[in-house]
Amino acid sequence: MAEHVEKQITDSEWEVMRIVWAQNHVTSKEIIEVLEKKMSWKPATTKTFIGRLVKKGMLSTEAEGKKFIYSANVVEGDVIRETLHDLLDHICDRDVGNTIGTMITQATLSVQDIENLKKILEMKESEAVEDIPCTCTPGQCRCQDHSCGSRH
Amino acid sequence: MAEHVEKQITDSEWEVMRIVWAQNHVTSKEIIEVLEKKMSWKPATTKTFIGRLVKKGMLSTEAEGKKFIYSANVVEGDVIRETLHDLLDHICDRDVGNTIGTMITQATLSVQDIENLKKILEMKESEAVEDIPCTCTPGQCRCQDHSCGSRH
DNA sequence: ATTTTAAGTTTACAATCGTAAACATTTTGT
DNA sequence: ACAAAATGTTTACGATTGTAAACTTAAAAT
Repeated sequence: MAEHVEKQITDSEWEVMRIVWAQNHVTSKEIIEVLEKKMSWKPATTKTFIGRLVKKGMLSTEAEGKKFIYSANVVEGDVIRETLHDLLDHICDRDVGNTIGTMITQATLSVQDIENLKKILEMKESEAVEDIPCTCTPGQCRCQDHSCGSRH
Repeated sequence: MAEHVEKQITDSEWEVMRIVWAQNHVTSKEIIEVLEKKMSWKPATTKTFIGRLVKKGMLSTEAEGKKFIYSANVVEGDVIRETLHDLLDHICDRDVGNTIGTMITQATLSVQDIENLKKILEMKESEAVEDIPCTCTPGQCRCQDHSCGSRH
């Protein structure tokens, strides 16, 4: 579980994957229909993306009966995790907390969500560090030069 | 503040921007040096990215004295927000909470961070919804078909 | 003043991406 | 059995990205 997803997927490919993730087993027909409506893509365009995803190994095809059926080789959560990881690669470790804060501020959350997140934070408390070391390359972060404390 | 950043930046461009953000006023020389070390980029490569960023309007140049000095036209936070927004565009509104949970779980957080986040969550409580509506395009999310409750 | 050197601009080129038509092969309707 | 429709594969083409050399000025060193 939580396999490492090597391949990135593009925005357009993500549109296709969402359909496969939502349905588990889909025909190209279904994919084409949804995206024709949502994205105004010509059937040919969607076919291209499906083909590329198969080539990338993100989708498998099986000739179930006579038609081709597509299913996902990666789970949505892994792609999301990978994408988040890529973003965090671009910011200082010390700023991750703030970034999560931004995210929470902007999100619409349910009472349940908030409760869950609080619980997760509480669990996090046990492994909380006093001071997160900045591992940025010198020159790419202002943590290094002058003492910036934990305040950027 | 918090202007809308139209232009996306690529991974490589981000490397350049980090340096400008960290320093505010930099010469190409400094940028080139940092990235030669970190990315093993030839000076020419870095020059290309600087040029593209100027063209995109992300960097401004001013001939301070005699040399060119680069400074950023966008703040880091806006680019981060925009990137996060793009990611959230790809997932169901009802899953945002879970995604934030994933992020918290994987992050290294300081005691301070956790305290801050808790505070933000508390503030969020006032505007917390009982049930977040799924606004996904039909076929791209499993919320629609069968009643999935809030559990995906 | 003349040669180096540094800095910015142009050009290059393969890979990927968005967008789609054309083609080939099945499958299905009549 | 044959025409029509659907489905998958090839080809196309401009834009963006990663990577970098070449060229052109301007500045610095001798």
